[in-house]
Amino acid sequence: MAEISSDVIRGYNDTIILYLLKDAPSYGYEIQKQIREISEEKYIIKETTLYSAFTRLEKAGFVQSFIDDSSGKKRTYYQITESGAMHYKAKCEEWDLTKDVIEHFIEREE
Amino acid sequence: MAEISSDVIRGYNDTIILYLLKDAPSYGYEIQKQIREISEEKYIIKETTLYSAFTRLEKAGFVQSFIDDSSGKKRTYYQITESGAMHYKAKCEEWDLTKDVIEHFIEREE
DNA sequence: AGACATACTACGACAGATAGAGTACGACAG
DNA sequence: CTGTCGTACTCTATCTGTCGTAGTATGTCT
Repeated sequence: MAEISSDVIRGYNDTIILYLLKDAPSYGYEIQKQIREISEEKYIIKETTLYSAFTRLEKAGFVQSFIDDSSGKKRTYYQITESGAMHYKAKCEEWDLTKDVIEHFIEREE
Repeated sequence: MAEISSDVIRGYNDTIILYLLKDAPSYGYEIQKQIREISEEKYIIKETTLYSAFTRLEKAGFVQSFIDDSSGKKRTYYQITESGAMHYKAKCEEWDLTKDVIEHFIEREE
């Protein structure tokens, strides 16, 4: 990966979700809460964005879903796959590259 | 600006262009070259992306265009406006916020 | 019983990015 | 004086992630 495309800085929701599934399966509502908490309320992901990301990630084979209602509430859990984990790592490296590039064009107050 | 939307990490081409117009007017081909050089070949902006960005920026009042052919070649130059400069500053601040949020979800090898 | 939180789904629209093709002109080599 | 290369764009159509709006259904708490 020697260069980034302009579009790469768009799809980091997928990366965020994969990060949150890294250690254990989870589901929509929970993920949404975690994003809000971890970002200290700075980022609140829209429901539609989140669920459409799940669909995309599953189609791509990066997560697998299963239904569990042992908690009383019926939920669709998502579990990261091997290829999802690899994709996450690749996106992290891409992020570092992207960030470095953009930083060249950003100025800050002294 | 207390929180970012998911979409904010998408439109940084506009910011990059405004940065390059900050000190002097310039035109498409030149801007493209500068982006490639400054990013050390890591980012090569597509022509269509660039020119559609110019259109958008002009519509928004962030740049003004004028034609100059005193060099022999006819070129459309773009000049940043006051409001363009303000927009650039705002995007820089937004970037810092966005970057900080995303960094929470990125892991690196030790 | 009603309000509120949880846990989604469906549909349509938007905007930035991109592919692909085409136009036009100047410079320069053979 | 001809063809190629670099410069400097324009036009059109398509893709994709995000987002607005709405609706459904169940569990919990008062």
